[in-house]
Amino acid sequence: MRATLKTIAEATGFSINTVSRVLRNDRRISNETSTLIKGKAEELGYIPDAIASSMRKPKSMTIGVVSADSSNPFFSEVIRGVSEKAEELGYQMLIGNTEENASKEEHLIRLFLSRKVDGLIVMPTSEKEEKHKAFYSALPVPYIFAGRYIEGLEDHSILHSDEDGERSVFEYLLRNGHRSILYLSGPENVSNTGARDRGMEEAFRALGIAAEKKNIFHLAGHAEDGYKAVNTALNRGMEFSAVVCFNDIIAMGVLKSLSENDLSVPDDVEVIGYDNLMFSQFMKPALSTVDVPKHRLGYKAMEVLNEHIENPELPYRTENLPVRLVFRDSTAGKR
Amino acid sequence: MRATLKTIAEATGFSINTVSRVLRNDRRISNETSTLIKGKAEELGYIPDAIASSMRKPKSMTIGVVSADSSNPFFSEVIRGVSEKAEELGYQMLIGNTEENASKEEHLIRLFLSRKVDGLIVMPTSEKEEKHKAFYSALPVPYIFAGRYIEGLEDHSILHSDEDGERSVFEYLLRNGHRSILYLSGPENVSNTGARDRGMEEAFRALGIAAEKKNIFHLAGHAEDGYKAVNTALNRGMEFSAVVCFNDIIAMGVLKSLSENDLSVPDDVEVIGYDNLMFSQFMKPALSTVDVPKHRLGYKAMEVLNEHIENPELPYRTENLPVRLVFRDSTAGKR
DNA sequence: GTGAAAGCGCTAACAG
DNA sequence: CTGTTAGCGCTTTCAC
Repeated sequence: MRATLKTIAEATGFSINTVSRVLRNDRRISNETSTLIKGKAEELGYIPDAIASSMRKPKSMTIGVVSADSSNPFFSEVIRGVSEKAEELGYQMLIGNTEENASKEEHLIRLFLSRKVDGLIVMPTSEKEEKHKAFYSALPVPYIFAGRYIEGLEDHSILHSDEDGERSVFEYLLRNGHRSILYLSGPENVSNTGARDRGMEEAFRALGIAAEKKNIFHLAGHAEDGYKAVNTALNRGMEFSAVVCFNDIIAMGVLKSLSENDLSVPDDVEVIGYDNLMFSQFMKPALSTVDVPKHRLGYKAMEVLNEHIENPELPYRTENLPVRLVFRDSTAGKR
Repeated sequence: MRATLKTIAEATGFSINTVSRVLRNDRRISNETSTLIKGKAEELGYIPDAIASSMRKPKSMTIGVVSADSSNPFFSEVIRGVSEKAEELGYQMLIGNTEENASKEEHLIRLFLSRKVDGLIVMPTSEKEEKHKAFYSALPVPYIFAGRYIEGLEDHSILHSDEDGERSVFEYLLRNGHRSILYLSGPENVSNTGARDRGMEEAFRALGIAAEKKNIFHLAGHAEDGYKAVNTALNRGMEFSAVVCFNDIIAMGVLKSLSENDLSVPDDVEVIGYDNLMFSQFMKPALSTVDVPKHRLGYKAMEVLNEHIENPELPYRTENLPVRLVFRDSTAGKR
């Protein structure tokens, strides 16, 4: 049998209440009883029951983290940030994965709610479904979207400036004379895709260049996808002097295909990724990409979530973390 | 106010108990009341309180997962496996990271116990500390070590055959005439390091080759480490025709240094990694490595943990998942 | 300083 | 088929 407050109370002759006070370091307890009780607790291997405790306390000190795709190091990094701040603040994390499936997302959140999480950090899918939005609006706890948004609930998001990022990528390419760009964009149901597509269009507009025929593919985001997309483009006889990728993982597949097709990077084709994963600097050629502050994103999300937990009246407010185009060896133009 | 069983009971005129039964789909409840109550529950937006429920039930349906280093995709993959099986079995996961710190490991586990987890899956550090072993022996819940072991508690481990893996690497290299091998081994306080070192020695013994002067470095496991180690080795004038790496991440750093030093892989130097991360196939040259069934490891760990949760009498038993040397472009010898 | 009593939301044991 | 009672381990309120 596991030791409880009662066990200790019986063993020391004090009341359950006094034991509880001592173990919570409540004031107005004599030093003597305190050491006595603490000694006994230690001796009996007492482990406080946080579950029982949270039945009476208003907070469970648990948050739910809903990740989209655990096989992508991008999300691992974000969660690391969340984890770090959560630890600082004393929260435990319940974690689940949706694999980009909106109904799994809702299901997970229901499970978390049932476990009485104090708040949620979510990387959501399906930015536009009305039903999905309604689901979130009805949530009884604070929630923050990390790195993505849901239409109509933009306030709840901590974002990285997707428009800026992709605009800077295209501005760079357009300024350097590229006019046929293969744009391997992301899945249609995540908000980053739309945001980056807008960034691209802004670049064309800002430079007064008409986007001729568009070479756009929407991919799921795996290396395979990038590999196949380039093969397809090549087979179809598409011409392009640059490939812009939705993420670094796609870019890896792209580099592979290009290399197999004897196209030299960056001489024949320039390639730019997105996310700046740790691995990207070790690609050959080292991948130029858009650096996203992944860790900071998670850290910030947890920080803001906590503020909303502490103060439910606090109005929500989008934040946009800055991104930065990182030039490495897969690009060669004038910066 | 959140709806509870009581709220629903009052709203429908039934007792709390009846409501509870309906919502748990208990038998012997008339269809009529059942639909009535379920309807009301839906209407009130009732969310069951799993916390309160687990105060009375013997199981909390929560497990604790203690990962070692969340920045390494190896562990993400393992956790993905755990997660998949956990979901199948209906468990929620509490996750924490130790960053290879043994006291953080114990601290995390205490927190998890205090949250009444039904069991633990741990990637432990400090294989040899008596105190650490004692800590685990005293644990009041079932626990499984994934991919590593602690001396004296080997039974609790689901492993991947580290000896076999490293032996096959060295046998390959020795058979192909390599006699000066730079061996970038792992951190001294994780069990895989020792196991793989033994595998290496077995290879020398099996082939009757005396390991001349040893070129062994023990690294923490980051890409930087591999990069610096090769630079150091080169600066010291060490000669080697092959580099064996503790993991693929180290190998990335190694490839980078080699390339910068105009050493051609595999012509001048063969390089072999360990883990077979998704990225490794996209390295240039594509990395030869030892494939470890990461996902299966996690999946299996959760499966076995559940067996022990269901039946606490069940004796623990080490399992060893097979590994396989994968040849790609960073090696060139006869297989 | 310390104790007694109530109750968080739920399930289980017993009753009818 | 349904209700009553007790209690999980803890914290809170109110006493003294």
